Formats: sequence, structure tokens, C-alpha cells
Amino acid sequence: MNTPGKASLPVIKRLPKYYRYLRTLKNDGITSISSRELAAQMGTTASQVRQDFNCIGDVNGRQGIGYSVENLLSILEHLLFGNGDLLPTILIGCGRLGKAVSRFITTDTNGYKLIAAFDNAPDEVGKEINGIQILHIDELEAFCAEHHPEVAVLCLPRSGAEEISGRLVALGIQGFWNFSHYDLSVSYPDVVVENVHLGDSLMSLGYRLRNQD
Amino acid sequence: MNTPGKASLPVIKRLPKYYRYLRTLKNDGITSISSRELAAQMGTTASQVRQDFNCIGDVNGRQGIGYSVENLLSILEHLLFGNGDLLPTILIGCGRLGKAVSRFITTDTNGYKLIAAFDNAPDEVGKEINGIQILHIDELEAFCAEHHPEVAVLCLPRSGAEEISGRLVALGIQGFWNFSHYDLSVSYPDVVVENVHLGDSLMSLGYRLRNQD
DNA sequence: TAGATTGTTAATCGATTAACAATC
DNA sequence: TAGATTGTTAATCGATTAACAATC
Repeated sequence: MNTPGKASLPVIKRLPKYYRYLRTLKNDGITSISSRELAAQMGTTASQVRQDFNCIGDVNGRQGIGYSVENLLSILEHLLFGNGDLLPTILIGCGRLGKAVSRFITTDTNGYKLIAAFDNAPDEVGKEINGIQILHIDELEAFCAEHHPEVAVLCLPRSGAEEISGRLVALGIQGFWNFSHYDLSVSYPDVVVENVHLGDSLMSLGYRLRNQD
Repeated sequence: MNTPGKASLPVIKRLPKYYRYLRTLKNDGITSISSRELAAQMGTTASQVRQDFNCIGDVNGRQGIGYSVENLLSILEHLLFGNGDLLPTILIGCGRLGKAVSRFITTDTNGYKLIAAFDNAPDEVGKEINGIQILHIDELEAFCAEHHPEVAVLCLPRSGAEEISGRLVALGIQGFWNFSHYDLSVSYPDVVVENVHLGDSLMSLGYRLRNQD
């Protein structure tokens, strides 16, 4: 029997990848897979797969056979999406990036529901984005008091994020998907932040390209 | 004197963050900073700052004083952007995400130069994106033979990325900034890949939110 | 000088990999 | 049964943190 410990952040980051692979396996009609084979397909090691599966619950692997794809999927689905309730989410900043990113939020396999979008540009307010009317940022407090969103997606320049994030934390937002270059996890260590710094990501790629063997 | 070793990936990933912080410091007229103070502002430890600086070259820290902001910046700039030559880059996929992301490529502080964009949708071909005409994906080989791009940015669905990436590798592309859910680093372990999986990122955020203490 | 801070080595911590008995 | 594969413990590897002599 498995003795699941709390999954560490590196493990958590790998769960969506397992989830995606297992979905394609199920799609291909494969019902069972060994850690060795899964590792080969994902570019990792069998050991790591088994260690990871140990953390996530009762995976019911069978010696000599492997793991049930169906069972793994249902465990991962529960961990990643809970009981199926979507996390009510608001988007702050409806520029080019905000518009692009809003499509990812709304995708039904991510577990989020976009319930509002805000901008400070008068010519954006009132327009639609993914079927939702863009509100003026001044209406943030009133909206949150009524609808209690749990997640905020920040698609703002750094200065805007600095200004707004305090208001969002005060309003009880639990989680941030942050595309700004303002490091929320430093200022608010108690909230859950996923920082997606596109500029930083490009810069590290550049470093590795310029300093290849 | 420093004895710089090769920077590890975790170190490399922190370099852009140092770079950004030091830029704001310089902007504020601050010429010197200690590891302790920098660490406090960045949410890390003084030890880590000093260890990181040990890897990146001759930082010339002065006991009792700290580091020269100017000197650190010039070292980081050289590491991140080389001698200033921009990396010739092509964009594959000009949908919503591609359009949003193209703005980040072109930003002059990232070290890249967007020289072409490709799509397979006939109604996108010929349009402009950031001052560049969108070409049909069929022209990829001819264009690369003539202009030798070094980096490709993939803003495609998974299936498209699987199909195109082999062609790009064959054409000698060295680096990928990959937004698809196709894991290039598994298929092509010898190229430099920065995988930015927005869906995965959202899913891990969801896991952490749903499994908070 | 005295206080502060570096550069660097050593200690700790955590994550990955290896090994292997249990068993399907 | 024999071969394959798990679950789990131990070993290794690497990254972070702590410590401290050197010295500005």
C-alpha cells in the first residue's frame, strides 16, 4: 500500500504533464502502463515516476503489470480539479496578452471559470472578452464584495501590478496567475502565486543559447 | 578573487530577476548594494546572492561595502545579451497568443529580433504583425535557407507543434520558446528549449489552491 | 580602529536515482 | 513457475544555507 506524503513543488509541477500523457494514452485505448514505459515517453526515469506516484495517493500499481491508466487519471483529476467546482477567476488587464490568456483560463480542462475582466482604459470598458463584459477597474471592490472571486490573473505592466495587487490581497484573493514583472510572492508570501515572467523566460533562453558548450 | 564555475540552471533562471532589480536600483541612483539588502528585496538569502554572484564572473565585491550596481549590471548584460547582437527569431503561429507574445520578443531588452512570422491560415498570410508580414508556413524552408534564424517561437496547438518542430530542427534552429503542449525537450534533447506551458501552469496553481493547509 | 560585508568552505537540506525484496 | 514490475528504503547528487576568516 502507498503511504502518500505531501507532494513537493517539483512533484506538483510534474502532475499536469502526467495528466496530459495519461489522457492521450486513454484516448489511444491503452488501459495499463508501467513506470518504465511512461518514463521513457516523458523523458524522465522510472524511479521518479514511482516516487511521484507514491505522493499522490492510492495508485494501486500491480507488480508485473503496471498502473491502471483509468485509476491514475481519476486520482490526478481529483487532485488537479477537486470535485469539479471551477475556481471563480477575474482577469485584470485586457490588453493583447490579457485577451490571449483569457482563452486559457476559460478552457474547461483547467478548472477555472472567468467571471469578470477589468481594465482602466475607457475604450476597452464595455467591450466583450470571451463572452464577458470588461468592467472599469474602479468597480473592482464592489464586484469582489458581491461575487467573491478566488483567483486573479494579472496581465498588467509592472507598475499597474504593484498598485492593484495590494487591493486584491485585501479583497481576499487567494491565488494569482501573474504575468507582470512584479514579484508578488516577495510582497505577499502568504498567497499562492504562479509567476509567469515572459521576459525572464526569454532572457534565460538567450543565456543558454549564447553560452552553449 | 572569484572563481566562477558554470552556472547551473537554477542560477540561470535567477539572473533575469537580479538584472531587473539592479536596473531599478540604478534608476533610483543607487550605486552600491550589499548581498543582505539585495536578498531582502528579492525574497532570497544573502548566502544565495553571494553564491550566485560567484558563478557569474568577476563581481568585485568590496568587504564592508557591497557590490557595485554598475559592475553587476554590465556583467549580467553581457551574460544575458552577449555583445549586443540580437538573436534572429521567427514566430510560428500568429493566433491570439502569437500576436500577444510577438510583442515580448521584439522588446529591445530581451536580446531577440523577430525577422519573420508564419501561419497556415490563408486569411492571416499577408497581414502584418509588429511590422512584419505573415508568411505561409510552406515558405518556411526557403526563408530559413536564406535568412538562417536561430530561434523559433512556437504558438501552435500541440498537433501543429509536433508536425513543425522536426522541420525546424532539421533547418538548424538552435533554440525554442515553446508555448505548445508538446514537450520538445523530450523529442529533441540537443536543442535549447524553454517550455512555457500555460495550461500546466494553471493546473499547478489550481492544485496548490485546492490543497492549501 | 571597529563595524560591515565579502569570498569561500563546510553543513544541511531536499530531490533524484539506484537497488531490491515482495509479489502479481 | 519465470519474468516483470511495484513499493519503499538506501545512496547519490545537487542546491541552499550557515559559518567564518579575510579585509575593506
